[in-house]
Amino acid sequence: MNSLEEWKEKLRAEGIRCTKQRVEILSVLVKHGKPLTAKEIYQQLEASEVNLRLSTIYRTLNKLEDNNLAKKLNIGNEESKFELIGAYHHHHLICRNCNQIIALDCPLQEYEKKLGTETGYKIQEHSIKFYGVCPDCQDGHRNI
Amino acid sequence: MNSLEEWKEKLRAEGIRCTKQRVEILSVLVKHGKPLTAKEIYQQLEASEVNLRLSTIYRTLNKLEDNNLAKKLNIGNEESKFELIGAYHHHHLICRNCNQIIALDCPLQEYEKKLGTETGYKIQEHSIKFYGVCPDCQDGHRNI
DNA sequence: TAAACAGTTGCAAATGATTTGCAACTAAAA
DNA sequence: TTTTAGTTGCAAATCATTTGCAACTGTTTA
Repeated sequence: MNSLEEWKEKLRAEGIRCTKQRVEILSVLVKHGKPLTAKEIYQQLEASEVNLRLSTIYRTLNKLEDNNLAKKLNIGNEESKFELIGAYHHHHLICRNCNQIIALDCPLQEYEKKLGTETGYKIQEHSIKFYGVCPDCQDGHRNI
Repeated sequence: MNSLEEWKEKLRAEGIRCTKQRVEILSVLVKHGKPLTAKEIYQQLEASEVNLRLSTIYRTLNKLEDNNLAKKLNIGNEESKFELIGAYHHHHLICRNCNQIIALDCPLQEYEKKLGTETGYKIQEHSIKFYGVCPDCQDGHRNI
């Protein structure tokens, strides 16, 4: 499930053309199964026979985001990472040393409802990020 | 409490010089009591007799952040907002239409401890952001 | 299956927030 | 007041991301 084929279907369902470039970009995201920066995707594709520009990657990611197929994560201040929007709503635990990212179940479903009621806001979305140092990095595998 | 004078004390305590420019920047942040972008601070100070550059504002904000006196919020993709770190740990509810920001008490203190134990991460920090449309904007005061 | 069209890409240049180098200042210590 | 390390002004540099436009290419339609 959530194979490349399924993502292609999703594009078609949204009326987004399945170009070579887009399929390549999707395949990198599917293969890695974690948030990546545009540049990381670019580097992954440099070896491939499909040549594409960074601007194409940005355009694709933005289009996926516009159609709710991908999500941009604003982590710290460096480049944004993008991830495909899969089946389940989740959050992130990020290692500040090695940038590893762990997905977390959402602990705030109920809270969000309550908050909407209390504030009168029409809440559309939320994100939670935990930052810290992962066990590997604590072990001094790298300097912190 | 948390007056400008107190912030000046905090600077001195950290060994950060109280220059005219820094005091002006602090006073804008204190006065508004909410996260502001560097540019917003700049605009607030254009009228003042102390002339300063945007680069000075960024340098000041970065220094405050380095000393844990201010915090940079990465909201969406536009410019970052900065807020002084006050007494209490809180989170944000942001209106996507008018950018109003409401502070929220933290609902995840316990969860964070548990998460640290379960994952082995040394968790340093977390942030929660809710996005939606505030009551005013829902009322059609502005087009959404 | 080929023509037609709208959506895409390449490319290079533009943008816009943020940072930086360096010489001229200035707060704080002596 | 002198001294000095830390700051600021200013202009230029960075760096991620976006954009204009002409040349392509999926998708649809005949």
